Amino acid sequence: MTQTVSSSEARHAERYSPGDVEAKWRSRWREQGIYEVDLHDDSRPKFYFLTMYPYPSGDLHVGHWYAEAPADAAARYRRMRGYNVLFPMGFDAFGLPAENAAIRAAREGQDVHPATLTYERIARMERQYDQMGAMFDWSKKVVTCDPEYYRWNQWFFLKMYERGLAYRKESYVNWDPVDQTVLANEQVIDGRGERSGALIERRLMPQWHFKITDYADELLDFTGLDWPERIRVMQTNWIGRSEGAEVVFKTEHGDDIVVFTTRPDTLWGATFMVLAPEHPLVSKLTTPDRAEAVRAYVERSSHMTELDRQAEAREKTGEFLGSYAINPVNGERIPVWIADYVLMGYGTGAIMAVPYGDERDFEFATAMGLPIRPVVRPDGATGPDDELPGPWTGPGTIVNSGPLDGLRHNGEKGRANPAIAAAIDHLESIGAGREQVTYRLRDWLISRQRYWGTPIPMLYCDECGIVPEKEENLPVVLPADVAFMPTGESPLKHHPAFVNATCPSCGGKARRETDTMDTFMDSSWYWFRYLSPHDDTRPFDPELVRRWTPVDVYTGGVEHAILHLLYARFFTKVLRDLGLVDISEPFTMLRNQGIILGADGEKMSKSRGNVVNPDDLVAQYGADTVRAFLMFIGPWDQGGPWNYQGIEGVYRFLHRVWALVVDQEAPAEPGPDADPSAAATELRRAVHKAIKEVTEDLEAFRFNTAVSELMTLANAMGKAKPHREALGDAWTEAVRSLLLLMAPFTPHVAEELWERSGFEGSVHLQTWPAHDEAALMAETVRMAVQVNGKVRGQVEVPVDADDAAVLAAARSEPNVARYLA
RNA sequence: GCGAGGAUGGCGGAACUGGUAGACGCGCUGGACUUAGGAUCCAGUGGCCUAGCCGUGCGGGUUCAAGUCCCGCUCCUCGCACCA
Repeated sequence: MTQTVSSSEARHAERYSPGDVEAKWRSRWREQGIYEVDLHDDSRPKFYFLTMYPYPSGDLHVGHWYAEAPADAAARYRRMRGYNVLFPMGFDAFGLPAENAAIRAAREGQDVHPATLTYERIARMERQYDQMGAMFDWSKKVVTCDPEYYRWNQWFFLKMYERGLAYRKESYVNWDPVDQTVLANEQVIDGRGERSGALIERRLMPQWHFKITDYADELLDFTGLDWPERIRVMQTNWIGRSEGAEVVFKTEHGDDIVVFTTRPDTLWGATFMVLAPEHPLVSKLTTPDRAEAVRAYVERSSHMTELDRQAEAREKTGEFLGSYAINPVNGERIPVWIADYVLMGYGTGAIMAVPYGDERDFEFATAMGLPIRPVVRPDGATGPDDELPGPWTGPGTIVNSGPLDGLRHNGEKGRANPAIAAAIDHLESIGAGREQVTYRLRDWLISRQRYWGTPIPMLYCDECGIVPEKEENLPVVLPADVAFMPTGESPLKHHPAFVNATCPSCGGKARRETDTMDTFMDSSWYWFRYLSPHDDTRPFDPELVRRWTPVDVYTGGVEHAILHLLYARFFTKVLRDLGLVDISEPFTMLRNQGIILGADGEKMSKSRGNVVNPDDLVAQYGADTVRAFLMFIGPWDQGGPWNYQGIEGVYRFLHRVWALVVDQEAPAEPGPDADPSAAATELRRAVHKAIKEVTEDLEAFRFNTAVSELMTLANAMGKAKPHREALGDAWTEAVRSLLLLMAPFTPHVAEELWERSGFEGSVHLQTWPAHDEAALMAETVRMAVQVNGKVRGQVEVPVDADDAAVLAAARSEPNVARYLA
């Protein structure tokens, strides 16, 4: 790494010195409170610019800068456009890392409390954020581990419980053996815990859930939202809506097996049934001679992790239960099997197997020697109906299917498909099924067996059962004095004073729920709280919510595509149905930044030693350079590897601008052929082109090209500078425009140069410049030049040039001249 | 396997509705100023058998004109993945 230029700065007192400039303006802005937003000011239109609040990990890393500096530039731009901009910041302060740190410390005999640790880290990060020069309005700060915040989590929980949207249910859940807690489906990636990376186990436990599935259809609707396509696709896939039918198969034991299928038209090809190993009917339907084999299979699959199951994908295993079910459409007696390729968590946990029409069923039938019956004739297929090869999942004509024979399966889903529509009608007429829609989405499991989260405000009373805490008793405060040991149970469970409580209903003895809420609960409504962060009578001020929400622009990482962004949408709809807000979607526009990688192209991590520390960079180059460089490095949504050398270019650019504006030395003598009026026109053109381009780039979140436009303008001004005396107002106008355009990107140096140039007020409170189309367009026009019918070059001529002038210009173009000769 | 996005100089990347590549920056080369320069400034910088030709992953096509449109491939990245 190079060292600072302090030695040369000493000689040239007027050189750009970011350290001095930035410290000076940060303290002045703070004194003036220029970033404090008056939420009641309705003299200007509002603009709510939100960027995802961070987890207080302790130190700001370059990824935070990459996420937030461009967002700050975009927010500053909106403010200069005349909006009253709210750009708040807070901390997602509950969560496992702090608790795990406390546990580690406890093992070493030290006493570190997650709260102490978290508040220390928040203070440190706030100081680091200050360095960035962002226009965050810290007076609206939200810290989710404050009881004044999480009491409202509890309050919402009670409201949702009243409405049946929060419920307790025993089911198979994802158990993370490292973090010692259950996780939501959304937090399990490839069979591993999203945070810990541990292989997830399945456990049957009673847990609290939110009924997000009630909103599945509404969550599929993105109408009116300006969100990236890929996020919408990811959410749509996650919700996984399937249209089809529910079909009831009677068994010889009197129990019905209910299945879901998207292909009821292939019902006549169902030659066996398969239940998930966990299916409740398995033991009832197992005959004594099959009991041992079935028990062994169930046992084996219960020990398998999700990953094991995936590793064995395609290799079909299973056992025959010994009993049979009746196919309702043809009365056929078909065997019932269990196999782990059928998942308890989807549909009804049971399927009708149509080996001809489904690749998985086909593999299973082949492996087990079960019959395969063709039911769809592909277009152009030859040979008798009974000898069609299969599997065939595409369009064709229905065969071997009684009343459906001859109908068309056109490849469409649901009733849009004539064969499926007919099959559903037939099922309904014989009373064996009905149309049905199934979702992949499961209810949101919110219980966590951990300490550092919001206590779930429920109690268990021997007399009354499950009882909600009374509203007036909120918040249920997290006790400070607990032992931090990973026991697989919440540490709260071992805190008698917390557990033992009185029943809010009968006044008798009751036990408090000791699980805490998923921290995604905290982030599901925090943007409402920024509007009235300290209101202790209600979660938010409805008047301000009406005025300020939805959020106009939300920025953050793609990693939250499903988790946070889906929950936030769900929660907003719940709040709407509770009558607390009147919007259905929280974030009108969403933009994602990419991930900034280490110089080696790998994800930054301490173990790889490729972590870039923003504090060091700021010390060396100043915050303005770091900000502008992160924006310049490439398309924001793309991220990319860190390049140490590139930052020098941005640093030089700021030095050049400084010299351009501050340097009072007599400009170099203009050359003898200098034409001041042409220079002024040229400069004016450069200024207005820059205004136009930077404006468009900021609207479109193209920060990289915006910064390059600033450089281009500075270069043009460098060329014009020798004529400065002659340029007069044009020069002053250029300086003024350049500083206005730079203000969102490099706020400190823009402010300093604004002051040094003698312009009034703060550059950040000025109106964004508008470009003059005439200055851009009227001067010249590009024309293609054809010679003998072939285009041979391009010339740039004044728009009012006559034919002779155009011809002369064409002749002077070297390439064209060659062809004319 | 399915879905989405991408492939442009030594590098990061520009290029609006097809308009005659490589903006901007890094790096590199030369020069100026210097005791020195890894500081600063100026100039140059796609390639080549340099009257000119060839160049945007590969192969075709449409067009006066293709990085941009069409057809067929290869590779990369990111999602999803036994979802019935």
